[in-house]
Amino acid sequence: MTETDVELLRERGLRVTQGRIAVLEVLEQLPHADAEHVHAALIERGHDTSVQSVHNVLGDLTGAGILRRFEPERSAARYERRIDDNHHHAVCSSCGRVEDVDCVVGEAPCLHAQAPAGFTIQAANVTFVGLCAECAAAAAEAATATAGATA
Amino acid sequence: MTETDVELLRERGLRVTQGRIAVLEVLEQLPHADAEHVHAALIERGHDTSVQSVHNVLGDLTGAGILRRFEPERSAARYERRIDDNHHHAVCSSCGRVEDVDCVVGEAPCLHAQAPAGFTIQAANVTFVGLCAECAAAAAEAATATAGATA
DNA sequence: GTCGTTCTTTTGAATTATTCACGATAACTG
DNA sequence: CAGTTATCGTGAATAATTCAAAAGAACGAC
Repeated sequence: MTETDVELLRERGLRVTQGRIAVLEVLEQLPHADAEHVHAALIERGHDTSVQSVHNVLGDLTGAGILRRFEPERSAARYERRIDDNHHHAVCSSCGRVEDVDCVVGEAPCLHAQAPAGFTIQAANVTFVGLCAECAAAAAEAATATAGATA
Repeated sequence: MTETDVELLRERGLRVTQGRIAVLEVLEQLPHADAEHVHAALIERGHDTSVQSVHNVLGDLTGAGILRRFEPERSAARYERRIDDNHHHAVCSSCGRVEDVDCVVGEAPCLHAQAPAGFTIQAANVTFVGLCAECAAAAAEAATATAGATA
């Protein structure tokens, strides 16, 4: 995996540094981590670095097209490695968990929308908001518990 | 218009205050304003208030379902009055302008996506990123100018 | 109309995520 | 191996937003 990452960086004209490799490895395991989580994961693995440096690396990799950055509402920016396919995200409104949603439509989802006159669409960001399985179950349980208490 | 706004507030159980009415009027004219712009517009109209209070009002109105809040990437949160229909947004990556995009699909756009197991979708946020007509024209002009210079 | 309760606003500070600046360090080139 | 330059680390700075407590305004009751 690391060898591939090295090539990936070289391809984009970026220097291969320990920090960048480490960030890429972390994002392999934490697919939707924000800067703080990446930083924490790096510390855990013995990489002594700062949050600012993590932002720096994430910014560089995003700029180079290696990472994709997206910002769920009311939460910090998150980063992920899947950039080639255009998949979407489902954000749990209760616990904040982010899951991937593969686009049902071919490769350019919803790009045939009725854009304003002259507007050139380059990309579409689709985010679904809802309840993940666990939170939905918890909510249902809470509802029945309340109903039972008031009955 | 103001009478309607008054009723709107009452319906949602919110007290009718000058500030809230004023914010609603501003958003009638500036459909995708952020807190700072709303504040500036209020000052211009002689309403003496603070940015924090504007945030407060916007938060209350959003919580009451009168306003819709959305956050284009890398920009402050914006607010709009259109909440009943589920339209989308086109954000110009060059100038940051936001325009409305009416959904081509019926009422629930892309809601039939392949959600993760157990995930209950409540809403879909679709944002198109691209170049607005003006910025596209400017970019094209710059390109030809450069080509001419180097030729 | 007046009174009192409760919701809103105000003011100021605090928080969070991110960016900037610059000296120190490490990676690539020849 | 030495030189050049991208990158990292440290610290401060910025921007948007939230929080907390006291002052003020809106609504309902009388």
